[in-house]
Amino acid sequence: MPELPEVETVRRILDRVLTGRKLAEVEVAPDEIVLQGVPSEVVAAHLGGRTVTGTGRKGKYWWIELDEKPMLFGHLGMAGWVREIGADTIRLREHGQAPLDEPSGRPKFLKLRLQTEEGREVVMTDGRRLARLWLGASPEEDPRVSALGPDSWTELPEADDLHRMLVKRKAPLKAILLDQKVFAGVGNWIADEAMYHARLAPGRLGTSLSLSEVEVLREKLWQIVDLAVSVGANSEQFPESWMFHHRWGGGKGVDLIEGEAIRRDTIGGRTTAWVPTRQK
DNA sequence: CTCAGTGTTCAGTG
DNA sequence: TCACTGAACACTGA
Repeated sequence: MPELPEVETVRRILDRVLTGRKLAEVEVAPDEIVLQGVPSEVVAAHLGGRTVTGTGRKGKYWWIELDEKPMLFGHLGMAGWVREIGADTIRLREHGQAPLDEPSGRPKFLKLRLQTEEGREVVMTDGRRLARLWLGASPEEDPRVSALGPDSWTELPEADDLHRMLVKRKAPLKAILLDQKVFAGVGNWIADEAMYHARLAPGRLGTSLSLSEVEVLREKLWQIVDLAVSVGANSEQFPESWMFHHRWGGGKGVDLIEGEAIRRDTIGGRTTAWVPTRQK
């Protein structure tokens, strides 16, 4: 699920539970794909007993700083998630009940489990193995994080700078919005949402965009991300007017938004939901 | 059984 | 070298 708002929500969970705390118990799944060949024991041994000194995020990447280098970096891929296992969950588990996905009460697809001295616990899961976990020195020195463009929530460039960047690109707007070197953190649904509210067709080439169009796009994009962050990426609280609620359609003739037909095309290699009568 | 999927990377092309 | 496209990755769930 993770795009920028979901990853920011994850970072806040990690920060709330872990920052200032010592990691008393650490479990790292022996998943050579998620860990990119690094032995899980190596990661677990480094994390165990460390104190978390802070958390960070850029685009869809997050990290946990420790009292001793290196720090832990993560990316949730398409299906990864992080959540706190609350005291209620632990109590249920102790009583032999299963509050989580599996009969054992243990989360399915668990990749990482961190428990503080106080007994608070967070888990990361990923059923598709497109998530990544790795140790690195710092965001600045990390090749993946340092390759990102400005974060689309905290560092979104001013409209004139953005316009200068976009008009150099001959690709469809959809593809540019998904380019993490330009809009770090934007993913498939946010890109479509922003274009829908900015009334721009996803196939518009970057070279064709006027300054005023970019101003509107920038404003809509930021508002969408900011609201999604503020509701904790809880999609049930996204406004009714958002494409989000319609983009995957009911399949039962429900592919209308405010009376207009939603079209689905593959643009920039991804399924793109848009409304030709409203987006030009 | 087939196919799409809220992401990234890499090979191939122009 | 740059910009861009499409497939691969690995697996679930509809």
